[in-house]
Amino acid sequence: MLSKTYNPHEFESKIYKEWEQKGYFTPEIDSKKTPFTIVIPPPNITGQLHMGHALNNSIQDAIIRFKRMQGYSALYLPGTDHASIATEVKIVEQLEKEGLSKKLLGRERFLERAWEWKEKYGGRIIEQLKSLGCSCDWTRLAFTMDERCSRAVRHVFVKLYEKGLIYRGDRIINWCPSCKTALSDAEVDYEEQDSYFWHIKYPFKDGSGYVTVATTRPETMLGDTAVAVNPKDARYKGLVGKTLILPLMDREIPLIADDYVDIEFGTGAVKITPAHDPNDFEVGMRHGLPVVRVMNDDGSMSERAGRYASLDRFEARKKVVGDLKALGLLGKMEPHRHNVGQCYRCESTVEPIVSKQWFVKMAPLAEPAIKVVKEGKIRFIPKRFEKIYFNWMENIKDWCISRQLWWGHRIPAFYCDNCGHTAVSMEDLKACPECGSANVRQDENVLDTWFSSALWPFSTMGYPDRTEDLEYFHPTDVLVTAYDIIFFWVARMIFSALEHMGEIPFKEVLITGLVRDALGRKMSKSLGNGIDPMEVIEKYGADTLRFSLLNGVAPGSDMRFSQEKLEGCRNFGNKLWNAARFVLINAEGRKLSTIESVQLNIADKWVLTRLNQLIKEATANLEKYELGLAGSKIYDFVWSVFCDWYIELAKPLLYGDDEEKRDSTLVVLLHVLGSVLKLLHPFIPFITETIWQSMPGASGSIMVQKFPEYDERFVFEEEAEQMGHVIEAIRSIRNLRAEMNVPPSRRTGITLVPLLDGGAFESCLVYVEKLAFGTGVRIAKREEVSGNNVSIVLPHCEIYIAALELIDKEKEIERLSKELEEARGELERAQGKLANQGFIAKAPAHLVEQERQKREKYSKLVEQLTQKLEELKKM
RNA sequence: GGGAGCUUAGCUCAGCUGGGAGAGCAUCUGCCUUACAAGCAGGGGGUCAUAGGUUCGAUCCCUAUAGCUCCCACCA
Repeated sequence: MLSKTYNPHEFESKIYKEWEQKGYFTPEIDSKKTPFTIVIPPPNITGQLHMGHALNNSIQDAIIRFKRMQGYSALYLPGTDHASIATEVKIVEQLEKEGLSKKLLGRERFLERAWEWKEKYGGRIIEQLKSLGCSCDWTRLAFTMDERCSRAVRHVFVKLYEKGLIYRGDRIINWCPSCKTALSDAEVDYEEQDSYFWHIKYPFKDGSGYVTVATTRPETMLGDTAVAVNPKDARYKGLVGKTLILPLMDREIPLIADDYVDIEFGTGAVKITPAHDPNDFEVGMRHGLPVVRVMNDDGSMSERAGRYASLDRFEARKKVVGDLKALGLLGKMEPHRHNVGQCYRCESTVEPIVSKQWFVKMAPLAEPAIKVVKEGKIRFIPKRFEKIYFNWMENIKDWCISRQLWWGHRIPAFYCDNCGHTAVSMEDLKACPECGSANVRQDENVLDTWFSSALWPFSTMGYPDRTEDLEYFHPTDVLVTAYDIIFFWVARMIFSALEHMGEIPFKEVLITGLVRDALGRKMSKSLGNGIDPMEVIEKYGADTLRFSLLNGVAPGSDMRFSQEKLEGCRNFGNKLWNAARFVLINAEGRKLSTIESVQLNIADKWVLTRLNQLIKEATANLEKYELGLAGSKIYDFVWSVFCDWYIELAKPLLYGDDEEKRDSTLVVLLHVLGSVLKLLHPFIPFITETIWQSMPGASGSIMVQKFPEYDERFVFEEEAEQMGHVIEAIRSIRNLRAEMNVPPSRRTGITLVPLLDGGAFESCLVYVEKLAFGTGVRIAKREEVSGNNVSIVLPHCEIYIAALELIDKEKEIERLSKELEEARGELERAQGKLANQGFIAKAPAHLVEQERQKREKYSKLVEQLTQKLEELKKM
């Protein structure tokens, strides 16, 4: 039997272990079943579970549990990501604390440390996913750097290289001087910063004056190899081709003309620094300018920067500006707000720097990736994210994939120091395939961590081998991820799967929003406003956390997370727990028949009808991944329909002495409870499992039960409607009593005068008595009602409540007049609509019919109320 | 510069293809009614941002405007 209060800690971890031991998470490869696959977005091994993970994984788990119960062979494939740069940064920090460094340690020992780290911390997030309840198949647990994934990575690299889609070359890349590695464009965040536009005068060699340029990065002038103006710019007519002296460096540089320069902007003259600006690099290529790199990898100035060498870049900036000023070559300093690129890992300002790196040629890969989304083979939910995807894919530049790091997949390129040959190979090379020299060395760099993530859906299933898993579970069904990694990951998985697998990696992409704090701010370490999901689990349990993230939340939009929300969800768990306890206490020790064989009363038929409506709607929502809608519908049913009404309706029968009625009521209670548990299981797996196992006759885990299906045998439209009328009557009596301040302890005589078929009311007297605090509730004809009564007029029933004291006649008249007025309003509304020819002609027939019925109903009501008022006034 | 989203009750947000605006929290009133005070019953509270348009009918579709948020680009 369930304990008296809902305490998730009593059962959550125990239940999880049971599931795992029984092997429920591992799907069968069964040709008779339809597979359904979700691959987890692999969390970083450095990471701890944060709210974003909690949200994503709750959604994935809810979907996979739903599908599993529906009979799919459902695979939720878990794994972790080595997170090359993020992990390396952490290990370097750790080393620093010990007075060590990468250099001191060397590559091999550093990698040992990294693997140690992985062993130590990589499992932490797995445990956290387990406490969240994720039903991942841990027998298939993958890691981006395990043997299987690494082989896929190497295979893909070799394949793309051989196809000419991977190349190595000198390009401007984003350089992080703190992480000391190249970054891809996607790895740079831009932040607006206040700075200046420094105007600098570049004198002509012949002493005939100056050209003034403007820059936001004055220190890069040390690497200038030209100044450019627009060929159409009249101001510089005749000057193009002349020689300038680069201040501070005293180098001669040409004044050139290039269309790239905007006449309108700044002074119309641009300093050209091919080594440190992507646009300048292009200009330099066009004009054959030398490339002078004046900055080192660590952000200090290089030897090419002359006397500024070895100064930090920001120091150098100050000094350059100061020196120019001293020389009288500094013009105005305009305050200027502009975007500065930052490393997405360490937030240092990145530098565009020319560097030899490996790239993936994107154009040929992007094209089919655009096509599959355009053709609807992959659908984004919500759809608007497709635009973001297209925008990125259509403007994509080549992807810089080499990183000057050690932790990651080392690039399988081998250079021969003897003949200069470059070989890319599946096997490590000991000799040059060209000249046979043993003087070969492997490229020092590793691959962008996203290069391996891009292969995740199929590398985890054994690609390049044609494994059983791949055949059965790929393509996966739905990918669930936040919108901020569409570029990093989703896009890259799409083109990778198309290229290597020849098929899409998933059919749908469900985009989630971000979890924000109660004030709507992004949760971040620096703000310290993050809510730790593990703390929430400790305090409220995993079910509460899950439900707070799933219930009522719309896909793609951010949500605010608050304590209040948690409490509300915890209360729901408590409500469910207690409702179950009520049912189970009453059912204890009884032999019960089945739902098919009992005599159903009107209340039973009502609740079963409502249940089936719910099943239909919630299932439809879940099929469309509208978890938020499904959740709140079920919530509503459990609380308002099942608890507030059906359980209350059941009480008089449970406590009565008709055995048969008691049993049938219990059967229905158990049936509805069981159905509701199954409907809720994808959302709140632990509590539903715990209750399920306490149910009489429950066999096995709720995980392996069939998800409820709409069952026509238990839909009774007519009775449900009639019961609705009874409920309406009870409500209005309670309402009236409350208005008149009659406490529940004061029971009153109630006479019902049904206006149409009274059958339903007759069988419901016991409900009215119990729920409307009546005594001697009876059915009568209107003529038979006498005495001092307050009356309620409803479309289907008149109700007379014996007054306990003298009625205030004036007040009563006022109340009825108000009701009459309302009824008249409704009547007019319906009449108005029906008088509208356009409505009659064009509105769907059932709506017209609906208005007709309304007109009928309210004209009757008006009649009755008028009559009632007249009677009252005569008294 | 380009694009997207949001604006609905005091607060946080739902609202499926147009057919009478919903929830939770908060608030007010009355209740310890033998599952639950983490509760029960009842109430109040909204010109669905503004202005036009389409339609028999608009919170929903179209156009414009305002405010807020985000993404992309990166004119030195």
